[in-house]
Amino acid sequence: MTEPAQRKPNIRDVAAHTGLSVSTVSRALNGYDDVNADTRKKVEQAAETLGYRASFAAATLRSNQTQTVTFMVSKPWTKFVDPFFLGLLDGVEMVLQAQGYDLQVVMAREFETEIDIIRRTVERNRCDALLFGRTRPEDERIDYLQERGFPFVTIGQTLRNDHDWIDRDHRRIGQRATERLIRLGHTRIAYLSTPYRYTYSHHNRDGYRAALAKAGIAHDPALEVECFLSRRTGADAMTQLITSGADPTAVFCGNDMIALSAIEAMRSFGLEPGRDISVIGCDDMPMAGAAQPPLTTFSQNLDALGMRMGRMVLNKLRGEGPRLQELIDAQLVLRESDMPPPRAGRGC
Amino acid sequence: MTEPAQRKPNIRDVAAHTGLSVSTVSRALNGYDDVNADTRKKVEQAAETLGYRASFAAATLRSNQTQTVTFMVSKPWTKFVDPFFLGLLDGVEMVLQAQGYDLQVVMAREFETEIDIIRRTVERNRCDALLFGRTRPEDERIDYLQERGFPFVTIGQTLRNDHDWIDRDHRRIGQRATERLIRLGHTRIAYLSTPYRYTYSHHNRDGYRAALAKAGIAHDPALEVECFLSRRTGADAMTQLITSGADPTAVFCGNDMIALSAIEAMRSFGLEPGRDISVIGCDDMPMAGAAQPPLTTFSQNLDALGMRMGRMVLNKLRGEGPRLQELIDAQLVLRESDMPPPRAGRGC
DNA sequence: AGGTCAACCAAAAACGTTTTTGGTTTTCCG
DNA sequence: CGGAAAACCAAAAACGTTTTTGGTTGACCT
Repeated sequence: MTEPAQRKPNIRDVAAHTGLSVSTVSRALNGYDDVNADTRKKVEQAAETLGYRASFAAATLRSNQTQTVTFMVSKPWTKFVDPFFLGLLDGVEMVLQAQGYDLQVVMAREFETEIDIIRRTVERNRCDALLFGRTRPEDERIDYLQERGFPFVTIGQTLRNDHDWIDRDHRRIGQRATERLIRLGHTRIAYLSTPYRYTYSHHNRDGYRAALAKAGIAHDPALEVECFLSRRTGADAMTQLITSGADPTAVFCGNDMIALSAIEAMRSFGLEPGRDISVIGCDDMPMAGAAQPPLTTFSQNLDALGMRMGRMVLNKLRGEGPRLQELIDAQLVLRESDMPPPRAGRGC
Repeated sequence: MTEPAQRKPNIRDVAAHTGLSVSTVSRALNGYDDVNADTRKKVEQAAETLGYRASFAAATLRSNQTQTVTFMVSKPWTKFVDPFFLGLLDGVEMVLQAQGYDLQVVMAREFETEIDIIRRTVERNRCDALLFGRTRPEDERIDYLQERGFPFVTIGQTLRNDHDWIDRDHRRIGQRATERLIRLGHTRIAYLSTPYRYTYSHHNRDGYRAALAKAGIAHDPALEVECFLSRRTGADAMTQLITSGADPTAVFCGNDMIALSAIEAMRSFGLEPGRDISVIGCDDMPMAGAAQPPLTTFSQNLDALGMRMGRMVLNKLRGEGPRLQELIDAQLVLRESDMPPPRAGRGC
């Protein structure tokens, strides 16, 4: 039962099998145009019957190309299942694979290791381009990649902003949410922000403040609370808001997780979310529509967003195109968590 | 401003920089024991200052090892954000990276391409082992991998079952859910199953039937409905159950998504989930606890599960250990969606 | 018929490691 | 002091591609 080696076939085997040279086989397989159509077909046939597949390592070593782009997800995402990111991946993958690129995902478990992972990935040449989100105003990942001239596209902006990115128009989101609440008659509108270490939190806030200013409503710092990425964070912030006497009648939350968590806190104080305090979220996670009350929030066509991102990175890969920066508008989906403020002081 | 090449340093550079030979540098960096401690330190120092990092492609080509394991996720997962899978990844990654292995994730967008992706990944030698879930009773992926002798661990079993797997004890889950409903006084208990193309759906059902049999309750085929992985599927199944007159007072759902969707359908018929029809789900997704009513369901320590899976694959990687198969028990988390059946015919 | 060009292909170099082979030095023991 | 073993290291082969270089053939034009 000593098997006859069962060696994996290499390019020499298919060369021998076809009677052609190794170089011709390579060119035939890689779609070069200086190879006879019949020859090419013969080669493909042989590769098929032999079960030949080019070694990724060898091809990469020689050509210095991996035909792979890497999407790095950060710990908060992996921990709290952000549908935003998974939907995106789907779209990106669709576009990339149509052009023969592989998409692979790696995870940065700790905040501090994000840069290390990028370093390793880039320096060991494991992909041709990088994708990642959760950008910060000053982002060492971007500094590093730009210095090395390594292709990348981010989801989200930075302070320098001299790179390729795609982003939701968070300023507009913050503004629209706030404007809607104002139109409903609210004046004590709180903002439960996502962590300020991320750029988009600032954009949300800018929009929030701009809407207040435009309506002539004085800005009350006590109504702005920063949340973090724990499960309870929205509840904590809401509790602080309620017990401190900031007395909001409405709250715009940087994401649905915060909103849902805040809603729990309201209930624990005997307040009815929607009726006593209006809530608007952001992201439209699957659970948003099923929540009680169904959450008014901002939705996004994630497939489309991902596909745009995929096209951007492909563009980057085909040599230095112009800088691409896309701001994507979100869609406000109205449900039942926002309404005019309660008439009297909230007797309840 | 013609930069001086800025070539990426290779192993020869660090050899030159240290005055050692290339082979010694390699052995020093790879932790061989026949190299002087001082020499090793000198080499590491040099590598650090030069910014040297071994080329992944070259190392793989020569050693035939990637130090990478690939987790393949299938489309349903990518589409409906299954927290089960993300939690798992976290644990797996933790264990692997401690041993110097990288974890990478690839996505199979279409059901039919799963096997193609595996083929390509294996034949191009892009990883040392594979991880995937959603096993089917007859699973061509497993046939293929076993034939090639390629290391892998699955989440879920198959009919042959002669491979390494880790699995939740779905038979027990089905049985416990049903037994609980029986104890509460239900006799018309429905089972909304996950797709039967997956092995675990059968296990759930077996447990469900076993509990019925043990309690002497006749099995009514009209109470078993198969669901699929669309957003509405639980609602459709529930609708069918209600309108067909199967008349269940309780329902065990293969996962929380189905349960939540079924709950929506109950409401649309004027039935109050929990009170009129008890519901038990499975998975304990984040939204399960926030649902109305909060969903009774089965939970799992995903980190632990992932870590066990990681250890299994590491074991596999260190040569042919014994076959490892682990059945993990779930935890029933009681909330408010299950209670005794309504007294009279459901007047409502 | 001579020359040019295109089409096609072969040979060999190169990519950057790891591993094998074997050689030199040092240590240790009798 | 002789010899064996251990420790350390250098040289070179090998991994499987892609790319470069250059050569041969045949068609086509003048």
